[in-house]
Amino acid sequence: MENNVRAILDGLNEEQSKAVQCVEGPVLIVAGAGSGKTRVLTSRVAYLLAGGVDPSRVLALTFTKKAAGEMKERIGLMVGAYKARKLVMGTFHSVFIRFLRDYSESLGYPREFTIYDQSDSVSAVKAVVKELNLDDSVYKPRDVLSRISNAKNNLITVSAYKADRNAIIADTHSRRPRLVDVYERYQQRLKQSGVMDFDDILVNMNILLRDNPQALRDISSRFSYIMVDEYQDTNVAQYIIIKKLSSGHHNICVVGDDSQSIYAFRGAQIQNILNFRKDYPECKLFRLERNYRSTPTIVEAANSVIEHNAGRIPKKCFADGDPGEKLHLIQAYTEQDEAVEIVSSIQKRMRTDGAAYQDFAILYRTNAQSRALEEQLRRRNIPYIIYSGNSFFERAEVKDMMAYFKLVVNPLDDESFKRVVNKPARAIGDTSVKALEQAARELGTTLFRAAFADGLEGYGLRTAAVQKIRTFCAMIDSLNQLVKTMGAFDLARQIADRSGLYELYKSDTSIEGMTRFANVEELVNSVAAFEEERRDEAEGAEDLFTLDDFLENVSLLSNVDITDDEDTNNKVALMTVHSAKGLEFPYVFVTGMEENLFPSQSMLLSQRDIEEERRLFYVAITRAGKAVTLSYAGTRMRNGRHESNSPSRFLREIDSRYLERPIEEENEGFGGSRDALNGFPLRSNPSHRERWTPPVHAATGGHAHQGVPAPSAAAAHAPAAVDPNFVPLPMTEFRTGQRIEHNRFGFGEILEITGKVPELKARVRFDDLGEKLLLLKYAKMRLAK
DNA sequence: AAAGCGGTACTTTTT
DNA sequence: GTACCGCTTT
Repeated sequence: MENNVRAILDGLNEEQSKAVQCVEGPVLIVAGAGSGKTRVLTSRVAYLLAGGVDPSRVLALTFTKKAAGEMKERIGLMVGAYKARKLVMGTFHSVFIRFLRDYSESLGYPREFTIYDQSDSVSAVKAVVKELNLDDSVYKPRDVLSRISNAKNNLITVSAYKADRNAIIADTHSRRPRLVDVYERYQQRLKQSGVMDFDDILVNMNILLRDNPQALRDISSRFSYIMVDEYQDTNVAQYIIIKKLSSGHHNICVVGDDSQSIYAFRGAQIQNILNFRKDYPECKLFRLERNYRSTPTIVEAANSVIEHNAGRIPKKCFADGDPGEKLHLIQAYTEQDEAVEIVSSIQKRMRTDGAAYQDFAILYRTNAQSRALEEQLRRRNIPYIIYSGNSFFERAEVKDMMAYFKLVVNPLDDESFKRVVNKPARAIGDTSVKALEQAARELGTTLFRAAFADGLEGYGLRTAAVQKIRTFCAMIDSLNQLVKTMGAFDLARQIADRSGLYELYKSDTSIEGMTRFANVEELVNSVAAFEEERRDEAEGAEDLFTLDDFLENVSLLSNVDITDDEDTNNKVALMTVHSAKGLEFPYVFVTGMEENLFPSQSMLLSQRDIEEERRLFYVAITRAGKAVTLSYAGTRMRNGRHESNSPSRFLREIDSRYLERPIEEENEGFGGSRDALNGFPLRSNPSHRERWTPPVHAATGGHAHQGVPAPSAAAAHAPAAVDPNFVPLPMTEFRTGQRIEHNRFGFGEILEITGKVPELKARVRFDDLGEKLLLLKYAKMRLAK
């Protein structure tokens, strides 16, 4: 035992070690970026267990599955997988769902309630807005949902909302006085469908703990120690749950960094961490200030930025060793130039430092900024991966299959019902669905139930249509009978088969169709993988892992969870700063350092918002281990317009001692003689210039050379002569057998050229996408080098 | 039911 | 610039 403990504490610094051993009473661990937070958390759990605590009495809450999984694994290595598995460790949502299932009936939900994801919720709001005859250009479903979500995060139920004068006044001011009605009806519909949205999980958990004293006792008495990761990102609903669950013993340990609170727009309350000491005056505070990730220069630069924020928990992060490189700065004319310079910088770094692709991350404030970067990375054949919203689970075909899964598990789910009732085509058209919806509304029930009501003809449904709908429902119902008796994978296959979806996608032999089919297959295979994984965990216990388990698991996954190691292997990572939180890379580029972009335009309004943007910038810088490069462009295309913005105020907030060179103070917008400013010429990449210089024969005619932007800033504004009959020269240069590179489709080989100028077409076999017929007039492609 | 249009809107998004 | 939605067209 003594040995165990020594092994656990071995290698921890003094503060870490103290935090690990302080297990009784409230504890606040303020963990700076790269300070070994995960190590402390895992060691602390291991320490608890080494002290004889039953692992099932430890509750540890995180925000992502990935974080929970990593911690569990590391604890497993320390104390053995058997013990680690008994820990109640997971995301807020996944842990609370399990509690809610046990008490679902007392809350008015079926035990098999399912979860609506964001897009389900938006569709449901959209349906309600329509139902209430409101204008969806005023009651924009996304905005309305975000208001509802905001209310829920603050535990404002429909009745509380109605009583909330401020909320009602705010809605009236934004000319949406009936927002509360949408909220009410939306809530009714979800409940009727046996569905919770993400926020409901937290709201209902609160309702349960408030209204059901037995549940409160049962649940809170199961745990003696509670730990919460990323505490700065908790919202009001989470805060109260945590408080209630720990009220019996006060063994509550929260870990976080107020400087990294960046989710206020989703209801996160930085006050939660700032006020922890007021909530628990007897609390012990530990500051993890030693940074093991970054160079002293990076740490100091980050400090100098965050010091501009008021209202922080005092702490002074530091790092030892070689100070390291100063922060680099790229000043570019346009976002294309910015991208070019970043890419060359990556290539240079790979040569000089022997770095690999996966050592680099390119961060930006908004997803739209990835485009120019992608183009340059492709052009130079640099492998990259974008962490973004368009994930596997957002593809239409995957959503279709998922909707079938959801509907089979919960036939009352109206959104899933509508999505798949006529997919594949069953001659149940819009008119029939509309009529069924009308019937359901008047009967106060769901589509599935309404389908079996008498007198549907009265709603304008023909007997034949009713028949078809019922046949569909009967199929869903018979599959539903299998949910509890059949393994997830077998049932998934049956659903794919009997729904006709498999056949639908299989029969499409176009390139896109084949991709879609592959995605559907992949989803079904992932059910198999899930079952296997669960079986491994159960270590031979003959449990049945069913489709509802799978759904619950998958509906609570995030992008980061989905991206697997193979995808990230040896690739440059592109992502928003938000997505980068919690990650680290040796070399980090923070792009688009311009006013109105970073900080974002809409965040310039209030002090509170600007501080959140500053924390975001802090997060960006502190991702880096060895070097940070900041970049901005004098002009960039935004929303179809060229925009010029001055360099970000955040650049000036960095203590100049840590900057490679000063920031240009002035900016007259694009077009001025920038080179003369402060004597700091804009860097321009020579190879880039060369590349873009138009060939002489094209330039002499006074014609624009297709696809070739003018070489310099001055020329970029010179209007090009427009001749509708002019055929750009490069087009005619293509020959059969040539290797080409297309902007969107990547590399390929020309198999055949057909048609006459200017309607020349090329049949191209792309390496990744197979054959496509391209009209040369429009195709953005060039010869591959 | 797909394709073709015109109008619109466009921060971030751990669950 | 473009992606997406909803409407009209074939």
